[in-house]
Order: sequence, then structure tokens, then C-alpha cells
Amino acid sequence: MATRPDEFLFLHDSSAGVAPRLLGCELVRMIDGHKLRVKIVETEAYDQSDMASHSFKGRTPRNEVMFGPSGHLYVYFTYGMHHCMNIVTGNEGHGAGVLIRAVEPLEGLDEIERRRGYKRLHELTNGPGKVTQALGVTRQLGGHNLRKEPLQLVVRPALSQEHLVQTTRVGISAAKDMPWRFFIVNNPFVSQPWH
DNA sequence: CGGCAGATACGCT
DNA sequence: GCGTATCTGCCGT
Repeated sequence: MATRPDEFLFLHDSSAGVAPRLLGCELVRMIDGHKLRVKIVETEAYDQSDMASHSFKGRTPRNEVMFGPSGHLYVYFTYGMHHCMNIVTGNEGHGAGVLIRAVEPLEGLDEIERRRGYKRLHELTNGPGKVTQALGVTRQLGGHNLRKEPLQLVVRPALSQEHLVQTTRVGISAAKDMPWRFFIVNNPFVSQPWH
């Protein structure tokens, strides 16, 4: 029996190549008997050659996962209260990943609202900390393989260039001019569409 | 919407 | 100690 081609092959590209490609892809999260499904609408690329990246100064216990195989999950904890999730990209030994900055709920809205505390719809998942809260992602899922439950990446066809915006990243001071943030044009769940 | 303050834990100097 | 790939609430526009 022939094995199916690995849909995750594109993750071997550079993070800046993968980040726009992840727009339109979906995440499926099984948690507490609920199925949550969301569409990725905003991403940012980080690479070890990039001063703003956690992997810039080399491997540490915290960023270890970024240097592992692509298609796994790098989760970090910041500002004393927020988790953020990245999809690891590139080859093993190279520290890179794509931050999921915003998603659009497709399924399981009730449970997402409950987890987020009943905010207005467009404020449910329009930020990296909000995404992890909505999907119940913490460091427990650090290193998780996104080919498997309980959190899976569903690859979708690449969106055409005209539906994408490329701009600078949010909330960093180093390498702030690198245009490694990508989002879907006119999507109401993008965190800062005017930037 | 923009600006600001406050909350809060952890990794690294 | 200090800075942080952030969010929220509160204020003014």
C-alpha cells in the first residue's frame, strides 16, 4: 500500500516561507469532549538568524522544541500569564517556527466563548494569548506532534497573494523592521488589521 | 480607536 | 533585578 505524501512537507521551508502558507489552514482541538475547529488568519515567522526570536541565542531548555522536527508545537509562557503557540518549521537542528497570532472560530464556538469568558465575537481569538486560551493550549502540549490528536493541523490549499497582507511583526523591539507578519485581508479576527 | 496602567511568572544577565 | 513574540479595563477622542 502506497503511503500518502506527507502534507506537512511544506513545513521544511524557512519560517518566513511557511508563515503565509499556514494562513487558511485549520487547527482541530479535542478537549473535554469538545471539538474545536479554527482557521488560521494571522501568523508571524521567527528564525534563529533573527534577533527577535527565542532561538537566536541558541538552544536552551525553554526553546528546545524550536530546534526539533517541524510540525511540532512550541509553546511558551510570557508576561507572567499568557501562553503563545508556534508551529515548528525547518529541519531538525535549526531553530525556527511560526507564531499563531489569530484564528477564526469555525466549530465549537460555545466552548471557545466559555473558555474566553464571553467576549465580543471579534475579540475572542484575535491575539496570540487569546488563541491559546480559546483552544486550551498550555506548556503541557509543548513538543506535541500536530499530526495527532488532541491538536491537529489540517492543511488547506495556499491562499492567493491578493488575499494576503505582509507587514512587520507586533510587540518586539529587535529586528522590528523585518516584514515577517502575515494576515488574511479583511478578516475580522486579525489582531491589528490597520498596522 | 488610541493610550495607558496593572497584573504576573519566568528565563536570562 | 530586568525585560517580555500580551491582555484587560478604563479613559478620552
